[in-house]
Amino acid sequence: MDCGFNWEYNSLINELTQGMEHAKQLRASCSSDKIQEMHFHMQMILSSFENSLSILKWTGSVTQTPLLIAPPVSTGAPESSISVDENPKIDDHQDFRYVSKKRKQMPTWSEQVRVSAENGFEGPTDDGYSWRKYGQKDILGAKYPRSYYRCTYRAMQNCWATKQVQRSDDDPVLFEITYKGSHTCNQDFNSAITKPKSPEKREFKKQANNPRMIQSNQMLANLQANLRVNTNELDKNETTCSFPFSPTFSGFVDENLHFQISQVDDNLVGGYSPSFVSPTTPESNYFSLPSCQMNGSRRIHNLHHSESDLPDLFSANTSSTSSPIIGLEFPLEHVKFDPNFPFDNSEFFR
DNA sequence: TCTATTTGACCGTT
DNA sequence: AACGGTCAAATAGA
Repeated sequence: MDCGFNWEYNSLINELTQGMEHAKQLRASCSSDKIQEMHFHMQMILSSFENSLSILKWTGSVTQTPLLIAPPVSTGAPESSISVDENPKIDDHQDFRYVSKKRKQMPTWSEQVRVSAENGFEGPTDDGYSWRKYGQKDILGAKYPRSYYRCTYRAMQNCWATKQVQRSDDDPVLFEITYKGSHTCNQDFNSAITKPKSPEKREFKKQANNPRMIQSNQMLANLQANLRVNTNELDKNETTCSFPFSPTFSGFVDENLHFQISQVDDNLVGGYSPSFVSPTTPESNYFSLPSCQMNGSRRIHNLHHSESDLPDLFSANTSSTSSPIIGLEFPLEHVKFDPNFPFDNSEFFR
């Protein structure tokens, strides 16, 4: 499992590294008239500091163990499957691997995904990861059954990420996806073994270096500078939420905008961050999503706008390695974090 | 033949 | 006991 002090430590390092990178770029921008670019880098620096401080606060609040002392590496397996002594000795508690019989909470967060008509309303099938369905259950009071998925590479890479997909009763094109556990697998590694990079992805690389795309990024930066996320509700929950990152996303959301996830790129920028929308590379329109962390690496999605009022801005559209265009519309204002995320690690890390 | 999905049974939690 | 989550054998599809 990537959860643990190693994970926090890596996240912190990556946040600070990103902040430093943006500071450097800001310094470079100061010598020019790139006001928008300067503003963008300032935003990113502030975000990195906020996230870093949140990590430190959170880590310090849940444990008295010094941050830089890493625990024994956990397997990531859900510990509820492990039975232990009914009355563990004190030493067992001091061991990070101690497991109580109570079911442990995995880091959990959920998204609501609206499926576009062009998908035939078949449901959200691809979020950039490879999932295997292992169950379906009729849920009391729910009109539609709940589907259970786990990472395809559970056995191969001991990745214990799972997700549940529940269709909304009221809105059949709306799916609530609950993710449990973060991916510890390297799916790019697997896809590199099993299948060659798709032509669409290669094409995307070319487009990313296209001056037209660079210009689009300027528009993106401008857009970001003028949009904000309403975090009022998140702030209210802060007393009970041990979420390690600042709820003030570094990204932007316009409640009227819907984006489509269409791409997961091979380029992984170091550092997980749930910062919702975070352009990470100047030469392409990449974003990170909170549901897509990968073992210390940032999972990058390319989003493109589903409407036509922002032409060209998100047009670098390709397929993922496993499917053509995913075609899921994410009403971003509906994305939420479970207040239990990332969970009480004083329990989980035992 | 291999891989993914389906589905009834089983198990843990409440 | 009811419910939700997972397992694993059977089945389907490539």
